[in-house]
Amino acid sequence: MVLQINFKSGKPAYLQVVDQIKAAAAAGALHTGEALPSIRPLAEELRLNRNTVAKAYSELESQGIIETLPGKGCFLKENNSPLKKTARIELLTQDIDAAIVQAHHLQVDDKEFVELVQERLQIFAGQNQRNQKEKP
Amino acid sequence: MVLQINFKSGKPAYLQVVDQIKAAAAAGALHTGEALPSIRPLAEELRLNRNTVAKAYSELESQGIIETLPGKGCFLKENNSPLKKTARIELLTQDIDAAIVQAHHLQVDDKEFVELVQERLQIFAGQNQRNQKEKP
DNA sequence: CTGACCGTCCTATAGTCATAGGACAGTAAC
DNA sequence: GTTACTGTCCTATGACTATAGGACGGTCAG
Repeated sequence: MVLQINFKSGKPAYLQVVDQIKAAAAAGALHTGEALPSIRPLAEELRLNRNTVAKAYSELESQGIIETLPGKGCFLKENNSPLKKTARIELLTQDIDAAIVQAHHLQVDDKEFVELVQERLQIFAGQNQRNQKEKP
Repeated sequence: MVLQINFKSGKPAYLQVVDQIKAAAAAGALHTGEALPSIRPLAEELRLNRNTVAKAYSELESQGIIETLPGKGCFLKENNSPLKKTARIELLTQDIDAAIVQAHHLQVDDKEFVELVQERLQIFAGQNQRNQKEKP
């Protein structure tokens, strides 16, 4: 897994780490039970303070994405959210609505929008397939 | 248009105003050229400082969504982003990808995801239709 | 002109956020 | 035991954010 921090973007470094790890997990580049890079080496590689990386990891843990065993390391958890189905759908709906509103202001019509969604889903699926082959 | 601020959510008030106005515009509750509530009355109604509302409006203006004529008021601009098509698609792709990653972690599969997208699009379209009738 | 409205600028302050280093506790191999 | 790694807690600091009120210039009706 290769992470990269963009210091010029206004976005906080720890959130960039969170997003990239979430995306890597969703794309199958990380597998359940697999160990994540440990905090200090990763911090050094990314030129961040260890606390910045630690904050990212603790955010991921509070989202139920990773599990951290003090003294041992951090590991990708099995993908199962503790929330009820309705709550999960509600959360997801917020994201989808945000994208729909954005599409409207960017003058992307519904048809084009759905096509773009399907295109992106396929790209993710393709990444997943490739990643599964690499580490079965 | 009815705005509502949730003071308990960590989200800054001015961003809540921005999002709600963007959503209202996308849902057709606001029409091109229509005047937005003026800053002071709106601030009083929402129990915000006028600068907080002004900040929201200036953010909307920088996003090209409204136009502000000093001394006259703020008006909803015609919906046309100054960005090139490729840049707009790129922006939108970021939002869509975020939703897709979110869906993965919330264990919503592709089929269900697309269905939810289409459901939300229909809801927006329905709102638009109703709003068009009210003010043709 | 006056008065009442519009948005804007300047400045100030409290709070939060992102980042940072020092010290500490758990784990495992030796 | 020691050593070397893991994550964690505490505290500090600089920057930025959100919010606030005072004063100002433009617009328009009378």
